[in-house]
Amino acid sequence: MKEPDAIKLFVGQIPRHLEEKDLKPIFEQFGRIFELTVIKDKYTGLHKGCAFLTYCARDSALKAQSALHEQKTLPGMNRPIQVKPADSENRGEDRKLFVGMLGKQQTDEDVRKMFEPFGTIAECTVLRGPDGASKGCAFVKFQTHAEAQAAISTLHSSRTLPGASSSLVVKFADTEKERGLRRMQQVATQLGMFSPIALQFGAYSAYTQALMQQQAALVAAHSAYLSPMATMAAVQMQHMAAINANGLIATPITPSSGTSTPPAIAATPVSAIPAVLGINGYSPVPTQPTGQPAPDALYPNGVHPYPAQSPAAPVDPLQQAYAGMQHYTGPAAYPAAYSLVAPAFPQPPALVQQQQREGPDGCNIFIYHLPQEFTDSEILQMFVPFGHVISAKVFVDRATNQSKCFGFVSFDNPASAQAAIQAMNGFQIGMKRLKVQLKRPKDANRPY
DNA sequence: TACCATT
Repeated sequence: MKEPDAIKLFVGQIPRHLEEKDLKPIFEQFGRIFELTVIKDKYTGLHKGCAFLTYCARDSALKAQSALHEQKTLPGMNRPIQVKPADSENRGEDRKLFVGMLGKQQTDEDVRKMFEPFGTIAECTVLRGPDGASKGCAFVKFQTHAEAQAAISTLHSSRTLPGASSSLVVKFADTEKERGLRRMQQVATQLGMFSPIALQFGAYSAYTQALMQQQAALVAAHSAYLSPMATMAAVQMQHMAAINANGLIATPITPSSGTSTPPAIAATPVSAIPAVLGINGYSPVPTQPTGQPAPDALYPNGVHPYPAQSPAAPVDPLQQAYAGMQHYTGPAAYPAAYSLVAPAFPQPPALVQQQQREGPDGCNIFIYHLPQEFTDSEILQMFVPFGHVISAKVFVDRATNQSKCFGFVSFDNPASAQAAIQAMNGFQIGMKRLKVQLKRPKDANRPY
Protein backbone atom coordinates (compact mmCIF):
# COMPACT_ATOMS: atom_id res chain seq x y z
CA MET A 1 0.00 0.00 0.00
CA LYS A 2 2.74 2.45 0.92
CA GLU A 3 6.39 2.31 -0.05
CA PRO A 4 8.75 1.42 2.78
CA ASP A 5 10.67 4.67 2.31
CA ALA A 6 7.57 6.83 2.12
CA ILE A 7 7.84 10.20 3.86
CA LYS A 8 5.34 11.49 6.33
CA LEU A 9 4.74 15.17 5.65
CA PHE A 10 3.69 17.88 8.03
CA VAL A 11 1.30 20.37 6.42
CA GLY A 12 0.98 23.75 8.11
CA GLN A 13 -0.94 26.98 7.52
CA ILE A 14 -4.23 25.27 6.73
CA PRO A 15 -7.45 27.21 7.36
CA ARG A 16 -9.18 25.66 10.35
CA HIS A 17 -12.42 25.03 8.53
CA LEU A 18 -10.80 22.64 6.04
CA GLU A 19 -11.19 18.96 6.87
CA GLU A 20 -9.60 15.91 5.29
CA LYS A 21 -12.15 15.79 2.48
CA ASP A 22 -11.41 19.40 1.57
CA LEU A 23 -7.65 18.92 1.64
CA LYS A 24 -7.57 15.71 -0.36
CA PRO A 25 -8.10 17.37 -3.76
CA ILE A 26 -5.22 19.75 -3.13
CA PHE A 27 -2.76 16.94 -2.52
CA GLU A 28 -4.09 14.13 -4.74
CA GLN A 29 -2.65 15.72 -7.85
CA PHE A 30 0.84 14.65 -6.75
CA GLY A 31 0.01 11.02 -6.22
CA ARG A 32 -2.05 8.51 -4.37
CA ILE A 33 -2.56 9.42 -0.72
CA PHE A 34 -1.95 6.73 1.87
CA GLU A 35 -3.07 8.75 4.87
CA LEU A 36 -4.18 12.31 5.50
CA THR A 37 -5.06 13.44 9.02
CA VAL A 38 -5.97 16.87 10.26
CA ILE A 39 -4.32 17.48 13.64
CA LYS A 40 -6.83 18.08 16.39
CA ASP A 41 -6.37 19.07 19.97
CA LYS A 42 -6.03 16.05 22.19
CA TYR A 43 -8.65 17.23 24.66
CA THR A 44 -10.89 19.65 22.85
CA GLY A 45 -10.86 18.09 19.39
CA LEU A 46 -10.33 21.52 17.91
CA HIS A 47 -8.67 21.78 14.49
CA LYS A 48 -5.10 22.97 14.97
CA GLY A 49 -4.56 24.36 11.50
CA CYS A 50 -2.19 21.65 10.35
CA ALA A 51 -2.17 18.06 9.18
CA PHE A 52 -0.09 14.97 8.52
CA LEU A 53 0.09 13.58 5.02
CA THR A 54 1.64 10.36 3.77
CA TYR A 55 1.67 9.44 0.11
CA CYS A 56 1.95 5.86 -1.01
CA ALA A 57 5.03 6.79 -2.97
CA ARG A 58 8.05 8.64 -1.65
CA ASP A 59 8.30 10.49 -4.95
CA SER A 60 4.81 11.96 -4.54
CA ALA A 61 5.85 13.50 -1.23
CA LEU A 62 8.92 15.08 -2.78
CA LYS A 63 6.85 16.47 -5.65
CA ALA A 64 4.21 17.85 -3.31
CA GLN A 65 6.83 19.44 -1.13
CA SER A 66 8.59 21.19 -3.99
CA ALA A 67 5.36 22.30 -5.63
CA LEU A 68 3.59 23.53 -2.52
CA HIS A 69 5.94 24.32 0.34
CA GLU A 70 5.98 28.10 0.74
CA GLN A 71 4.64 28.30 -2.82
CA LYS A 72 0.96 28.86 -2.32
CA THR A 73 -1.22 30.50 0.31
CA LEU A 74 -4.58 28.97 1.12
CA PRO A 75 -7.57 31.34 1.30
CA GLY A 76 -7.76 33.22 4.56
CA MET A 77 -4.17 32.53 5.53
CA ASN A 78 -1.55 35.25 5.62
CA ARG A 79 1.39 32.89 5.31
CA PRO A 80 2.13 30.29 2.65
CA ILE A 81 1.36 26.62 3.17
CA GLN A 82 4.03 24.47 4.78
CA VAL A 83 4.70 21.04 3.32
CA LYS A 84 7.75 19.31 4.75
CA PRO A 85 8.78 16.09 6.43
CA ALA A 86 7.14 15.74 9.84
CA ASP A 87 9.28 16.05 12.93
CA SER A 88 8.62 12.41 13.63
CA GLU A 89 10.51 11.56 10.45
CA ASN A 90 13.66 13.09 11.81
CA ARG A 91 13.57 14.65 15.23
CA GLY A 92 14.97 18.12 14.79
CA GLU A 93 15.07 19.47 18.27
CA ASP A 94 18.81 19.23 18.74
CA ARG A 95 19.59 21.24 15.61
CA LYS A 96 16.99 23.94 15.86
CA LEU A 97 17.97 27.36 17.11
CA PHE A 98 16.03 30.16 18.64
CA VAL A 99 17.37 33.52 17.52
CA GLY A 100 16.44 36.55 19.56
CA MET A 101 17.14 40.27 19.47
CA LEU A 102 16.71 40.61 15.74
CA GLY A 103 15.77 43.94 14.26
CA LYS A 104 12.08 44.26 13.46
CA GLN A 105 12.88 44.82 9.80
CA GLN A 106 14.85 41.66 9.22
CA THR A 107 13.34 39.07 6.94
CA ASP A 108 13.72 35.32 6.66
CA GLU A 109 16.30 35.95 3.95
CA ASP A 110 18.35 38.31 6.09
CA VAL A 111 18.47 35.74 8.85
CA ARG A 112 19.30 32.96 6.43
CA LYS A 113 22.27 34.91 5.10
CA MET A 114 23.55 35.39 8.63
CA PHE A 115 23.44 31.67 9.40
CA GLU A 116 24.39 30.19 6.02
CA PRO A 117 28.12 30.18 6.71
CA PHE A 118 27.67 27.57 9.44
CA GLY A 119 25.97 24.84 7.46
CA THR A 120 22.96 23.72 5.53
CA ILE A 121 19.80 25.46 6.65
CA ALA A 122 16.72 23.26 6.68
CA GLU A 123 14.37 25.92 7.90
CA CYS A 124 14.48 29.60 8.63
CA THR A 125 11.48 31.56 9.85
CA VAL A 126 11.11 34.94 11.46
CA LEU A 127 8.24 34.79 13.97
CA ARG A 128 5.47 37.23 13.24
CA GLY A 129 2.31 38.32 14.95
CA PRO A 130 -1.13 38.11 13.35
CA ASP A 131 -0.55 41.47 11.70
CA GLY A 132 2.64 40.26 10.09
CA ALA A 133 4.88 42.38 12.32
CA SER A 134 8.12 40.69 13.28
CA LYS A 135 8.43 39.55 16.87
CA GLY A 136 12.13 40.18 16.63
CA CYS A 137 13.03 36.53 16.81
CA ALA A 138 13.32 33.52 14.54
CA PHE A 139 13.80 29.79 14.30
CA VAL A 140 16.71 28.47 12.31
CA LYS A 141 17.09 24.73 11.80
CA PHE A 142 20.33 23.27 10.51
CA GLN A 143 21.02 19.89 8.99
CA THR A 144 23.12 18.81 11.95
CA HIS A 145 23.59 19.53 15.61
CA ALA A 146 27.24 20.45 15.01
CA GLU A 147 26.32 23.15 12.52
CA ALA A 148 23.82 24.59 14.96
CA GLN A 149 26.40 24.54 17.73
CA ALA A 150 28.91 26.31 15.49
CA ALA A 151 26.41 29.07 14.79
CA ILE A 152 25.82 29.55 18.50
CA SER A 153 29.52 29.72 19.27
CA THR A 154 30.18 32.39 16.67
CA LEU A 155 27.01 34.44 16.63
CA HIS A 156 25.59 34.49 20.14
CA SER A 157 26.11 37.94 21.68
CA SER A 158 28.42 38.79 18.79
CA ARG A 159 26.73 42.03 17.82
CA THR A 160 23.73 44.25 18.38
CA LEU A 161 21.48 44.61 15.36
CA PRO A 162 19.89 47.92 14.39
CA GLY A 163 16.59 48.33 16.18
CA ALA A 164 17.39 45.69 18.81
CA SER A 165 17.67 46.61 22.47
CA SER A 166 20.35 44.08 23.29
CA SER A 167 22.92 41.88 21.66
CA LEU A 168 21.97 38.99 19.39
CA VAL A 169 20.71 35.83 21.10
CA VAL A 170 21.43 32.48 19.51
CA LYS A 171 20.55 29.36 21.45
CA PHE A 172 18.90 25.99 21.04
CA ALA A 173 15.13 26.35 20.81
CA ASP A 174 12.97 25.25 23.70
CA THR A 175 12.04 21.62 23.84
CA GLU A 176 8.41 20.73 24.10
CA LYS A 177 8.77 20.33 27.84
CA GLU A 178 10.37 23.73 28.20
CA ARG A 179 7.57 25.28 26.18
CA GLY A 180 5.03 23.92 28.60
CA LEU A 181 6.91 25.32 31.54
CA ARG A 182 7.25 28.67 29.84
CA ARG A 183 3.52 28.86 29.26
CA MET A 184 2.92 28.19 32.91
CA GLN A 185 5.37 30.85 33.94
CA GLN A 186 3.68 33.35 31.66
CA VAL A 187 0.31 32.66 33.19
CA ALA A 188 1.77 32.83 36.68
CA THR A 189 3.39 36.15 35.89
CA GLN A 190 0.15 37.54 34.53
CA LEU A 191 -1.50 36.66 37.78
CA GLY A 192 1.29 38.18 39.80
CA MET A 193 2.36 34.89 41.24
CA PHE A 194 6.04 34.32 41.59
CA SER A 195 6.33 31.43 43.97
CA PRO A 196 8.45 28.55 42.80
CA ILE A 197 6.10 26.38 44.78
CA ALA A 198 3.24 27.22 42.49
CA LEU A 199 5.33 26.40 39.48
CA GLN A 200 6.62 23.14 40.89
CA PHE A 201 3.36 21.74 42.05
CA GLY A 202 0.88 23.57 39.93
CA ALA A 203 0.97 21.46 36.83
CA TYR A 204 1.09 17.94 38.04
CA SER A 205 -1.44 17.21 40.71
CA ALA A 206 -4.28 14.88 40.06
CA TYR A 207 -6.67 17.64 40.97
CA THR A 208 -5.38 20.16 38.49
CA GLN A 209 -5.10 17.54 35.79
CA ALA A 210 -8.64 16.47 36.36
CA LEU A 211 -9.71 20.10 36.37
CA MET A 212 -8.04 20.76 33.08
CA GLN A 213 -9.51 17.70 31.50
CA GLN A 214 -12.97 18.48 32.68
CA GLN A 215 -12.69 22.04 31.49
CA ALA A 216 -11.37 20.87 28.15
CA ALA A 217 -14.25 18.48 27.80
CA LEU A 218 -16.67 21.27 28.56
CA VAL A 219 -15.04 23.57 26.08
CA ALA A 220 -15.26 20.84 23.48
CA ALA A 221 -18.91 20.26 24.22
CA HIS A 222 -19.58 23.92 23.55
CA SER A 223 -17.09 24.56 20.83
CA ALA A 224 -19.84 24.96 18.29
CA TYR A 225 -20.72 28.24 19.99
CA LEU A 226 -17.20 29.50 20.42
CA SER A 227 -15.27 31.87 18.29
CA PRO A 228 -11.59 30.95 17.93
CA MET A 229 -10.68 33.79 20.26
CA ALA A 230 -13.12 32.69 22.89
CA THR A 231 -11.73 29.20 22.65
CA MET A 232 -8.23 30.50 23.14
CA ALA A 233 -9.34 32.35 26.22
CA ALA A 234 -11.01 29.25 27.55
CA VAL A 235 -7.95 27.14 26.98
CA GLN A 236 -5.77 29.69 28.67
CA MET A 237 -8.13 29.68 31.60
CA GLN A 238 -7.51 25.99 31.95
CA HIS A 239 -3.85 26.74 32.49
CA MET A 240 -4.73 29.35 35.02
CA ALA A 241 -6.96 26.96 36.85
CA ALA A 242 -4.08 24.53 36.96
CA ILE A 243 -1.90 26.97 38.75
CA ASN A 244 -4.43 28.63 40.93
CA ALA A 245 -5.98 25.51 42.26
CA ASN A 246 -2.80 24.60 44.04
CA GLY A 247 -1.14 27.85 43.60
CA LEU A 248 0.76 30.48 45.34
CA ILE A 249 -1.18 30.67 48.51
CA ALA A 250 -0.49 27.07 49.23
CA THR A 251 2.49 26.19 51.37
CA PRO A 252 3.97 22.72 51.52
CA ILE A 253 4.37 21.06 54.89
CA THR A 254 6.95 18.41 55.49
CA PRO A 255 5.45 15.69 57.65
CA SER A 256 7.07 15.78 61.06
CA SER A 257 7.21 12.03 61.36
CA GLY A 258 9.42 10.03 59.08
CA THR A 259 6.69 8.78 56.82
CA SER A 260 6.63 8.82 53.08
CA THR A 261 3.47 10.88 53.02
CA PRO A 262 3.58 13.41 50.18
CA PRO A 263 3.68 17.05 51.14
CA ALA A 264 0.41 18.50 52.28
CA ILE A 265 -0.79 22.03 52.00
CA ALA A 266 -1.83 24.28 54.80
CA ALA A 267 -3.89 27.36 54.51
CA THR A 268 -1.75 30.45 54.60
CA PRO A 269 -2.89 32.96 57.20
CA VAL A 270 -5.31 35.29 55.54
CA SER A 271 -3.39 38.33 56.66
CA ALA A 272 -0.48 37.25 54.50
CA ILE A 273 -2.38 37.57 51.26
CA PRO A 274 -4.53 40.66 51.36
CA ALA A 275 -4.38 41.42 47.67
CA VAL A 276 -5.64 38.01 46.75
CA LEU A 277 -8.39 37.81 49.31
CA GLY A 278 -9.71 41.28 48.98
CA ILE A 279 -8.73 42.66 52.34
CA ASN A 280 -8.16 46.39 52.79
CA GLY A 281 -10.49 47.27 49.99
CA TYR A 282 -8.66 45.50 47.24
CA SER A 283 -10.61 43.90 44.47
CA PRO A 284 -11.60 40.54 45.90
CA VAL A 285 -9.58 38.45 43.51
CA PRO A 286 -7.13 38.98 40.67
CA THR A 287 -9.06 39.87 37.58
CA GLN A 288 -8.56 38.74 34.01
CA PRO A 289 -8.72 41.20 31.13
CA THR A 290 -12.23 39.92 30.58
CA GLY A 291 -13.21 41.20 33.98
CA GLN A 292 -13.77 37.66 35.14
CA PRO A 293 -12.39 36.73 38.54
CA ALA A 294 -9.42 34.42 38.40
CA PRO A 295 -10.10 30.91 39.57
CA ASP A 296 -8.70 31.61 43.01
CA ALA A 297 -12.20 32.76 43.63
CA LEU A 298 -12.82 29.06 44.03
CA TYR A 299 -11.20 29.27 47.44
CA PRO A 300 -12.24 32.61 48.83
CA ASN A 301 -11.51 31.57 52.39
CA GLY A 302 -7.89 30.99 51.53
CA VAL A 303 -8.04 27.25 52.12
CA HIS A 304 -6.64 25.48 49.16
CA PRO A 305 -7.05 21.77 48.86
CA TYR A 306 -4.05 19.79 47.82
CA PRO A 307 -4.01 16.19 46.77
CA ALA A 308 -2.34 13.75 49.10
CA GLN A 309 -1.89 11.50 46.11
CA SER A 310 1.42 11.18 44.36
CA PRO A 311 1.91 13.73 41.58
CA ALA A 312 2.20 10.78 39.26
CA ALA A 313 -1.21 9.49 40.26
CA PRO A 314 -2.44 7.11 37.61
CA VAL A 315 -5.22 9.18 36.17
CA ASP A 316 -5.70 8.51 32.51
CA PRO A 317 -6.21 12.00 31.11
CA LEU A 318 -7.67 11.04 27.78
CA GLN A 319 -10.04 8.50 29.13
CA GLN A 320 -11.30 10.95 31.66
CA ALA A 321 -11.69 13.77 29.23
CA TYR A 322 -13.60 11.65 26.81
CA ALA A 323 -15.71 10.08 29.48
CA GLY A 324 -16.68 13.58 30.46
CA MET A 325 -17.36 14.70 26.94
CA GLN A 326 -19.77 11.92 26.22
CA HIS A 327 -21.99 13.23 28.93
CA TYR A 328 -21.74 16.89 28.17
CA THR A 329 -24.13 17.10 25.33
CA GLY A 330 -26.35 20.00 26.19
CA PRO A 331 -26.93 23.17 28.13
CA ALA A 332 -26.89 21.18 31.36
CA ALA A 333 -23.11 21.07 31.06
CA TYR A 334 -22.88 24.79 31.18
CA PRO A 335 -22.69 25.79 34.80
CA ALA A 336 -19.52 23.89 35.49
CA ALA A 337 -17.71 25.83 32.81
CA TYR A 338 -19.31 29.06 33.79
CA SER A 339 -17.03 29.96 36.62
CA LEU A 340 -13.98 29.73 34.41
CA VAL A 341 -15.04 30.53 30.90
CA ALA A 342 -18.22 32.48 31.22
CA PRO A 343 -17.25 35.33 28.90
CA ALA A 344 -16.72 32.84 26.11
CA PHE A 345 -20.34 31.85 25.93
CA PRO A 346 -22.71 34.15 24.13
CA GLN A 347 -25.80 32.95 25.96
CA PRO A 348 -26.17 32.93 29.73
CA PRO A 349 -26.84 29.56 31.33
CA ALA A 350 -30.13 28.44 32.70
CA LEU A 351 -30.14 28.58 36.47
CA VAL A 352 -28.99 25.49 38.25
CA GLN A 353 -32.07 23.58 39.18
CA GLN A 354 -32.49 23.85 42.90
CA GLN A 355 -35.53 21.64 43.33
CA GLN A 356 -33.90 18.39 42.39
CA ARG A 357 -31.69 17.51 45.32
CA GLU A 358 -30.37 14.15 44.26
CA GLY A 359 -29.10 12.82 40.98
CA PRO A 360 -29.51 9.35 39.53
CA ASP A 361 -27.61 6.44 41.05
CA GLY A 362 -23.89 6.85 40.56
CA CYS A 363 -24.14 10.63 40.35
CA ASN A 364 -24.14 11.41 44.06
CA ILE A 365 -21.03 11.60 46.15
CA PHE A 366 -20.42 11.57 49.85
CA ILE A 367 -17.69 13.77 51.28
CA TYR A 368 -16.37 13.23 54.78
CA HIS A 369 -13.68 14.98 56.84
CA LEU A 370 -14.62 18.40 55.59
CA PRO A 371 -13.06 21.31 57.42
CA GLN A 372 -15.40 22.64 60.07
CA GLU A 373 -15.78 25.98 58.33
CA PHE A 374 -16.86 24.54 54.99
CA THR A 375 -20.43 25.38 54.04
CA ASP A 376 -22.59 24.42 51.08
CA SER A 377 -20.94 27.17 49.16
CA GLU A 378 -17.41 25.86 49.66
CA ILE A 379 -18.17 22.32 48.64
CA LEU A 380 -20.13 23.55 45.65
CA GLN A 381 -17.12 25.56 44.58
CA MET A 382 -14.82 22.66 45.19
CA PHE A 383 -16.79 20.26 43.03
CA VAL A 384 -18.31 22.46 40.37
CA PRO A 385 -15.30 22.02 38.07
CA PHE A 386 -16.21 18.37 37.63
CA GLY A 387 -19.60 18.91 36.14
CA HIS A 388 -23.12 20.15 36.53
CA VAL A 389 -23.80 20.19 40.26
CA ILE A 390 -27.46 19.59 41.08
CA SER A 391 -26.96 20.14 44.77
CA ALA A 392 -24.24 20.57 47.35
CA LYS A 393 -25.13 20.13 50.99
CA VAL A 394 -23.06 20.19 54.15
CA PHE A 395 -24.86 18.56 57.08
CA VAL A 396 -25.36 20.81 60.05
CA ASP A 397 -26.12 19.96 63.64
CA ARG A 398 -29.60 21.23 64.37
CA ALA A 399 -28.82 22.21 67.94
CA THR A 400 -25.54 24.03 67.41
CA ASN A 401 -25.77 25.00 63.75
CA GLN A 402 -22.25 23.62 63.40
CA SER A 403 -21.15 21.58 60.42
CA LYS A 404 -21.01 17.85 60.99
CA CYS A 405 -18.04 17.86 58.65
CA PHE A 406 -19.67 15.77 55.98
CA GLY A 407 -21.87 16.47 53.02
CA PHE A 408 -23.21 15.36 49.68
CA VAL A 409 -22.76 16.64 46.17
CA SER A 410 -24.97 15.49 43.33
CA PHE A 411 -24.07 15.68 39.68
CA ASP A 412 -26.28 15.06 36.70
CA ASN A 413 -24.04 12.34 35.30
CA PRO A 414 -21.88 9.52 36.65
CA ALA A 415 -18.71 10.59 34.82
CA SER A 416 -18.59 13.85 36.75
CA ALA A 417 -19.05 11.97 40.00
CA GLN A 418 -16.25 9.59 39.11
CA ALA A 419 -13.93 12.41 38.10
CA ALA A 420 -14.65 14.17 41.37
CA ILE A 421 -13.92 11.05 43.40
CA GLN A 422 -10.76 10.38 41.45
CA ALA A 423 -9.44 13.86 42.03
CA MET A 424 -10.65 14.67 45.50
CA ASN A 425 -10.61 11.47 47.52
CA GLY A 426 -7.62 11.66 49.82
CA PHE A 427 -7.19 15.39 49.46
CA GLN A 428 -5.51 16.94 52.40
CA ILE A 429 -6.90 20.24 53.62
CA GLY A 430 -5.13 21.57 56.63
CA MET A 431 -4.82 18.58 58.93
CA LYS A 432 -7.69 16.69 57.34
CA ARG A 433 -7.92 14.34 54.45
CA LEU A 434 -11.12 14.21 52.47
CA LYS A 435 -12.95 10.97 52.03
CA VAL A 436 -14.91 11.11 48.79
CA GLN A 437 -16.94 8.17 47.56
CA LEU A 438 -20.20 7.35 45.89
CA LYS A 439 -23.20 7.88 48.11
CA ARG A 440 -24.88 4.61 48.95
CA PRO A 441 -28.06 4.17 46.97
CA LYS A 442 -31.09 4.52 49.16
CA ASP A 443 -31.97 0.86 48.96
CA ALA A 444 -28.47 -0.46 49.56
CA ASN A 445 -27.91 -2.62 52.61
CA ARG A 446 -31.61 -2.83 53.13
CA PRO A 447 -32.60 -6.40 52.49
CA TYR A 448 -36.25 -5.57 52.99
C1' DT B 1 14.49 38.97 26.58
C1' DA B 2 10.59 37.03 22.54
C1' DC B 3 10.20 30.41 21.59
C1' DC B 4 5.09 28.32 15.17
C1' DA B 5 1.32 24.71 14.00
C1' DT B 6 3.74 18.13 15.08
C1' DT B 7 -1.34 12.56 15.75
